[in-house]
Amino acid sequence: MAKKPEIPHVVVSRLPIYLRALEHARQEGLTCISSQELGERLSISSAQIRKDLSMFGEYGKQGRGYPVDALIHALRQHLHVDRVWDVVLVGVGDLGHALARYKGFAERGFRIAMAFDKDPAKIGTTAGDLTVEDIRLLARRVQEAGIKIGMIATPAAAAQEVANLLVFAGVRAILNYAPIHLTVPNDVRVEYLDPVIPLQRMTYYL
Amino acid sequence: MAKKPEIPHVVVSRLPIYLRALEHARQEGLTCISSQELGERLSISSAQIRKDLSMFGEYGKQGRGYPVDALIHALRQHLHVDRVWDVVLVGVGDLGHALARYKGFAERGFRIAMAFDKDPAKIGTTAGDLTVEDIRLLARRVQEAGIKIGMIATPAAAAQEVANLLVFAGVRAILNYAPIHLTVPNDVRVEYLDPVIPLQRMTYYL
DNA sequence: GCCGGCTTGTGCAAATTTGCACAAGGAGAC
DNA sequence: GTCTCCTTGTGCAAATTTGCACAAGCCGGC
Ligand SMILES: NC(=O)c1ccc[n+]([C@@H]2O[C@H](COP(=O)([O-])OP(=O)(O)OC[C@H]3O[C@@H](n4cnc5c(N)ncnc54)[C@H](O)[C@@H]3O)[C@@H](O)[C@H]2O)c1
Ligand SMILES: NC(=O)c1ccc[n+]([C@@H]2O[C@H](COP(=O)([O-])OP(=O)(O)OC[C@H]3O[C@@H](n4cnc5c(N)ncnc54)[C@H](O)[C@@H]3O)[C@@H](O)[C@H]2O)c1
Repeated sequence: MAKKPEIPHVVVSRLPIYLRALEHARQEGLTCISSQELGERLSISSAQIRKDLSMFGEYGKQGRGYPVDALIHALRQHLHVDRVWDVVLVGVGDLGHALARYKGFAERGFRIAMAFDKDPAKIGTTAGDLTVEDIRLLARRVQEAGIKIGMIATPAAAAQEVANLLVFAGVRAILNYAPIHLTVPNDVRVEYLDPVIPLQRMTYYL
Repeated sequence: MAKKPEIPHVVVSRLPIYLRALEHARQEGLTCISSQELGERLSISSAQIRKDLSMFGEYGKQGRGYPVDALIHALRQHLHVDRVWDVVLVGVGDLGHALARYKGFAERGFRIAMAFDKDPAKIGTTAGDLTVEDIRLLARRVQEAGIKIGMIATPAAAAQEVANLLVFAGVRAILNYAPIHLTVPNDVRVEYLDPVIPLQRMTYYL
């Protein structure tokens, strides 16, 4: 039931990275991988990986390592990506277009099911294999479809308003590309993808 | 001289977020802001903010808070974004195009100065106000221009190869959009922007 | 069947990170 | 000038996170 107290968020935040690396390893034909091998590929200590994985069960075989297929399957289950999540995209400008056409979501558990924009010139046009819809229809459409995940690719000035709308429509997780912090209820999660933030983190060391 | 031992990376990693929030506050006309006010805007404790900022000097005025302009200026200096950094973009597909046209870099210290691709059909075309160049010219051009920051927007299969090339050309910081971990020398920094990672972090809680 | 070589899972200690709580001090009212 | 209000900067304690080191155990070889 209560998951957060059991598994610290730092651990959860590393799981998708393990999963991605394991899927690469599988593509290379590996059937079994040790925590050391995985650690070297990810620049993470092997102890860290073992401890993280052990919080979910004992998947490893002593002497061999972790069976790749089984571990991928288990991680997908724990991350709840052993299914496909519908996602609603808001803002179909340059970035929104690229996202709508991006093939990388489908393989990894996500499908952009709807796209909305405010601009009448955009509404009705196509992006990827979607037709851009009027933002005013968002609440009803998202509610009816039961969509729980939203992606914001509007200008920063509109992002909070869009976030409010998404929350109202029942969205519980938001991926925000706009360079602004969002204020949302406690039971809604937000992740940020402003490319300038990591750039500035790196220039500190240059 | 030695900065890493002095300022922990967790602290550095929050500075760009403070900076972004302060710039928003300035746009709203604020000239002074308390750690509490800033903390509420960012969902960070005020003590955290005070402690972080105090590592760089005493910018606050007791009873008032922090002068917005001066703090912005100071943070920019510490992050080394009190200047404009040239960036090299590799891979001008859907995402690369959006990045090349993105106006949000210039205001915050970055300028995409060159763009390269491998595809002959792309070379010579324009993206934003850049002309796409042949990847084979990258090493020389980047070296001559002294560019230290690279952005990778190629498919994952090409990313490591591109990273090697960038490092060879003198790049010391890489922003990687491809969904794959890169192996680079110790003195080169990499940050990752795979949108599926934060999505999977959120579905854990859904 | 037994041995040697690896690798897991984990108790414990070290290191890092966060948060509390308060003395010190600036600003404005009067 | 003095009093009150508010906020900073920080010592210290709590909580979290990482890493070490090793007993336990699986596997393949002989
Ligand atoms: N372009 C990039 O490469 C890039 C990279 C990182 C982050 N971003 C951020 O992503 C966001 C979008 O960037 P972009 O370059 O695509 O901008 P854009 O101007 O090309 O597109 C923004 C879109 O949002 C729509 N929009 C505006 N207000 C809206 C509202 N209230 N409801 C619904 N739709 C609305 C606009 O009609 C437009 O189609 C910005 O916040 C930007 O800072 C962009
Ligand atoms: N499109 C998106 O919204 C999006 C979002 C997040 C991440 N990504 C990631 O960003 C990367 C690019 O995505 P995209 O949708 O733009 O793909 P794309 O296929 O449209 O573009 C990739 C570009 O890279 C070029 N390229 C290939 N190999 C190269 C090499 N060795 N050197 C130089 N250029 C090379 C190709 O010619 C092409 O122009 C992918 O790794 C993708 O997973 C894309």
